[in-house]
Amino acid sequence: MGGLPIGELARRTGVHIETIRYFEKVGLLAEPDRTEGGHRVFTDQHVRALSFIKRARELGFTPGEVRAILELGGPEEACCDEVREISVHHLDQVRRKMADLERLERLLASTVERCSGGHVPDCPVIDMLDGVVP
Amino acid sequence: MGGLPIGELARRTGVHIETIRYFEKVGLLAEPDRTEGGHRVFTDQHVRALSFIKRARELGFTPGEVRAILELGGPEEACCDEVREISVHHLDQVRRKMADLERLERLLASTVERCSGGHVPDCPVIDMLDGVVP
DNA sequence: TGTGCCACCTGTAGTTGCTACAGGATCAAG
DNA sequence: CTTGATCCTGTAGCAACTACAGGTGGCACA
Repeated sequence: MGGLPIGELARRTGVHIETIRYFEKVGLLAEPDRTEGGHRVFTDQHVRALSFIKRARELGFTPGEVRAILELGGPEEACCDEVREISVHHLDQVRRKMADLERLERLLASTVERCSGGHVPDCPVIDMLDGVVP
Repeated sequence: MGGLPIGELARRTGVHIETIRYFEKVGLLAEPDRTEGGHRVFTDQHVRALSFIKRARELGFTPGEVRAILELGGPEEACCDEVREISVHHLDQVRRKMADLERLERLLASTVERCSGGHVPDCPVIDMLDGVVP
């Protein structure tokens, strides 16, 4: 109800105090009011916004993307259209990364499987890393 | 045949000059001989080692993992056993990351699909980011 | 032998996204 | 009014490079 100090915000959202201040500094989180003595006083809005930021980051959205969404007015009033576009773009990159990893996985898996595990001079894993194989 | 200057090594391996020096500094690449004037003189061994490092990095091995392999004696004489272990561990992490991305992909895809793209107040994408949905 | 110029040298600072102090002020409880 | 937890700013550190700045070295060509 009343304002929260930064430690409480940190506890509620699971975001480090320093990270909160960092988010504020780089413009991801709105500057809160201060007490006479200069301590930050956060509101429930901040809790919500910070949770949003955290979640978006966990989902792999870059800080830039998060900022873009927040600049549309934040979760409260963002234009669905543009948020959608950002998400689609993000999804695209996720799929690309998945494809990369899949290729890598196949290579690694098949190579490791071929490896006898002994002290032989020609190890398939080494060969792979060495570029002899693929 | 004779030694290569750093620029030539960079050209052959596709690794930036600064990065080569960085690799040397952090102990990934062996220190080369120098000319009277202090210029680095690289050998074919270096070309091979650097290519190896580059490739391993491209395959997602961390610098630490690369160093671990190189400390086993490099591609020349590494013990297959331990290299295999590192690779298996790496493969494990790749699979974990893939699983993460897959979950994310499903969530993003289904959410974006549900999104009408208009200016509606309750956008599924926003909801997802907001944590309302999952 | 000179001279021009590119390549090379070291060292420092920037990048991104935080995290971790140091040294000091403030708040709230007793 | 004192104590101790919390908060403040500012700076420095991390990884893993990248990018200068300012100063030499090497070597072809005249």
